[in-house]
Amino acid sequence: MPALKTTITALEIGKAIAKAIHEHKVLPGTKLGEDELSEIYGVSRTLVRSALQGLSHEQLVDIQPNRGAFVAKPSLREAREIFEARALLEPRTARSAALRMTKDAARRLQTHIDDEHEALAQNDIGKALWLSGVFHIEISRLADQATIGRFIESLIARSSLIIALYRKRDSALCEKHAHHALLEALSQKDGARAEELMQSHLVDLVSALDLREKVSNPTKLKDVLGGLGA
Amino acid sequence: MPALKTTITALEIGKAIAKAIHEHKVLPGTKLGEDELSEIYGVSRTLVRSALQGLSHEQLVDIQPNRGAFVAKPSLREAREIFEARALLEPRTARSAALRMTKDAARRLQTHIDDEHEALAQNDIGKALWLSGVFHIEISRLADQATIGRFIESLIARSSLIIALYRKRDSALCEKHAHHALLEALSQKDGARAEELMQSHLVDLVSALDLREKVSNPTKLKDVLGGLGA
DNA sequence: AATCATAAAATTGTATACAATCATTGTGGG
DNA sequence: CCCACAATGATTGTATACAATTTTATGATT
Repeated sequence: MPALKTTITALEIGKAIAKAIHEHKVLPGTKLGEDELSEIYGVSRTLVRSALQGLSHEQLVDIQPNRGAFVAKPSLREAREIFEARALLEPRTARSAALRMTKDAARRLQTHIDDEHEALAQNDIGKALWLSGVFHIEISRLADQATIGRFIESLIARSSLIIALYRKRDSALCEKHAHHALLEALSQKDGARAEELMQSHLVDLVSALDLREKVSNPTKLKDVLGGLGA
Repeated sequence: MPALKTTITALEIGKAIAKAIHEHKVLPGTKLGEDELSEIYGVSRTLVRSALQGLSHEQLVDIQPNRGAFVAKPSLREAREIFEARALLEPRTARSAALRMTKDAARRLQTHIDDEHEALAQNDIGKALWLSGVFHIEISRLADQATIGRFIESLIARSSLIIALYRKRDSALCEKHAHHALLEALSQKDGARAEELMQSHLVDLVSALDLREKVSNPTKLKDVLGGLGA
């Protein structure tokens, strides 16, 4: 058997936390205490802090001085910006990906889609969400543009926060066939179509969100809660 | 008088190092020793490490396990990718900036250009390089898209590494009037023209670089150096 | 002289200890 | 009863100590 890995790196801790966030196992606003995490991963606070700082750089967690790290809560404005940025980057990237498509990549993406359906069938929303994000990331990887790929990766991670915060009730997460159609276009190396499909897919994603201005205002809490029974 | 600030944060250290990199005061490949830096900034290695990890995340420094941090040396491929990404993001951002332009912003950019010319006149290439980058960043800020703005900021920082590594000899850094023309278009809220100008400006920047494949290959060193006098 | 092995020094990686700050609870006065 | 304020506890911020690794120096051997 292969040697057991006994060490754990800050990067791995960060990935683990990022995945939990992506899967909505921890929700925006959740406090990520250092002692708590060092207990969980069996390391000192040093590594935990390093991991949290990394996540903070990706804006997945918000570090408030002397108060600690919290799962980030993107504002409405940030939410809009993030999907605007995705709309700018991803369609073009999908086009590039189509041109570089290989049989092997197609097979990989297909099993990925299967996993996604499987997760949905089992009602494992978190896993489905995660897989859906990874699907987009895989495509950006195919485009062979590491720099833009990293941007996209970071946008997708933050998108999961936005979905947690602003998803319309009863809205579908991801139409079952959207990714399938995308794969179809990619497999046929039809860049133009892949670009179109990605664009409309992103529009669909946004349309499942409620990004209107919030009505509630903390100062007016009394107005909302006032006048009970009496 | 205002209270003297006595503390120094990891972020400030990172900014200071980033500026030095941007100004070509430290060149790609330079070792950034932790003890050395903690001596310089009068803090423990803890903060220095935090700063270096932040810079590593921006890919300005390359942290090699158990070996330390070095100023990053972007490969040719990375160099091309970075300018492709800039070509994708910056023209569009300039267009947005034009639409949101204010008198105040125009004044700010003008003094910025003056500073740039001043630095060039004094042959302070490093400062000019820094100011030139900040000019681009200021424009992206005007576009009021923090997310894309951060991407651009990171691309510009890395661009300074690329210039250090791949600049053609005798090539001008930045045509004197390029930024001026850009400001002109912005001031007139001429988005289309700002977009065009930014695009061609970036093309000019790339044309001052030598991004062809390197001929030398370490394994064939003998072939190149073989057959001396004898 | 060049090369390899070994030992010493220097540097990074991680954990722990201490200091500073914030949150909470409890107490006294209004 | 409510608010201000102080003490306590918990948590984060920074520095230091120790362990692990790499680099450099040294010397023996071919």
